[in-house]
Amino acid sequence: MISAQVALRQDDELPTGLRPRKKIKTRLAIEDAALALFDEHGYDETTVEQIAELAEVSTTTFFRYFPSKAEVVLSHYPEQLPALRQAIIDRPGSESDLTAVRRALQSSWVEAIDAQRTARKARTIATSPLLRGLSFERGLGWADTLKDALAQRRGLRRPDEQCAIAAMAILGVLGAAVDRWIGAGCRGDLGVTIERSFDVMTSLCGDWSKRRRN
Amino acid sequence: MISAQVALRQDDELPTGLRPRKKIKTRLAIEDAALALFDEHGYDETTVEQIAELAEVSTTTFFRYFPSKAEVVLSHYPEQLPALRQAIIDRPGSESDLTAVRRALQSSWVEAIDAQRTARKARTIATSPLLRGLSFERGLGWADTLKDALAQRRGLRRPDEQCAIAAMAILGVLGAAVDRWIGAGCRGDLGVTIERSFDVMTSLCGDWSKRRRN
DNA sequence: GCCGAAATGGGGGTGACTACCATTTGGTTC
DNA sequence: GAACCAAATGGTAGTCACCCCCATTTCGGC
Repeated sequence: MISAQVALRQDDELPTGLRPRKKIKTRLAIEDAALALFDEHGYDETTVEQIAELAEVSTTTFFRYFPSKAEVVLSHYPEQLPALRQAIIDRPGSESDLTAVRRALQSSWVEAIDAQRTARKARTIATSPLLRGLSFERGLGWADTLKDALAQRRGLRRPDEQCAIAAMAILGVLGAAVDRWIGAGCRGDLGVTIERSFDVMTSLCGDWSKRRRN
Repeated sequence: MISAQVALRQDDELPTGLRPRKKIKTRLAIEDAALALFDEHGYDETTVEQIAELAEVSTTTFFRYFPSKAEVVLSHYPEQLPALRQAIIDRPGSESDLTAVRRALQSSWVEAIDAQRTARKARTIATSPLLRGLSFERGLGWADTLKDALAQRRGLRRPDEQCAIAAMAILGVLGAAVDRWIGAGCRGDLGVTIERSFDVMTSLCGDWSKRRRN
């Protein structure tokens, strides 16, 4: 089990000024330096000082760009949650929760993934319990979003128990898919893996929905 | 969303010697001191030094009992995972995964919970992203156990994709239940809340199992 | 070229956690 | 009860993540 953390591509429109461009360059320099060192020596064994040195900045500056060492691995600047949320709400009410989330994911999220960077980060995350934990904690934000989106789709004012459970279960399915993809070295199409995962869940539901006596 | 961390009762058969009894007392003193301070001042604002002082030990000793400050909140000495695992495997093959886990939980786990302590810890965990993350990470250990148990129940040598997805989904359902219980102040019977959660999931499955066109 | 704002670096400080060593204390053996 | 061993404890010093403040450089508009 790894985590559901994923890095997005940043098709940055180069800003006009010199200064903001330099900032982006610095940020990337720090991130690259850090990921390289994490890969080579491990996360815990790498100090911020080493990262800063390799990136040719001071440790002070490092912390100006990233609030913590962990954040280098966990942060993915563009926040895509709002878009996903809207995509879910926009799915027709005739679809089940499972289907709606599935389609919303396909349309608004999967295509934006930077497999390269995700793979490097995933490798690092997998080595540290702390990172695994924080990464997963970030996923909990998704649970809330999911829950709210499902509620809104159903026209509820506030999410009820069913929405909460559905959200957690779906997140589990999604997490399993991403874990699988990451476990396979981020090769192949994540979209396909997710589709498969949802398929499996759908068939499992056929089984689970039967109430049995014993 | 909080987490699925739960504290077990420790009906310790008092050991014979003076030393081991003293150790248990010390450990509890540290834990009580820590939880009290966390409640009063918050987790981040409480230093190990303060905890140690209140518990009347040195910080050195503190770290001899708990590998980290976080562990005071997260550790629950008796490891009940193996028992749960066996209980799942022992459920008759005629039951669905969902039912099997549900029954296994009821029979082997729920009754052992110390609601008092769980509530205090849960309150603390909820306030800190770090703790939430670590707590959730701990839950991932459950996912693995669950996955393996499901696989074994089906007579598989190694867990397949379906087991992994089922495990994550079920864990989600369980997590939602525990969250709900904790959210309600750990009042009432956790067993009942879990039952309800599984009921909801069962009915959701009826919906999700229909493949729809759009 | 000038000036305000942003970006950087350095120093000093706190807190979690570790390694090492010296001291005390509970349990055992005679 | 004295001697002895092992476990438990406390203290010191050190590392590292991270924060706060201040001085300096650098960029961009004028």
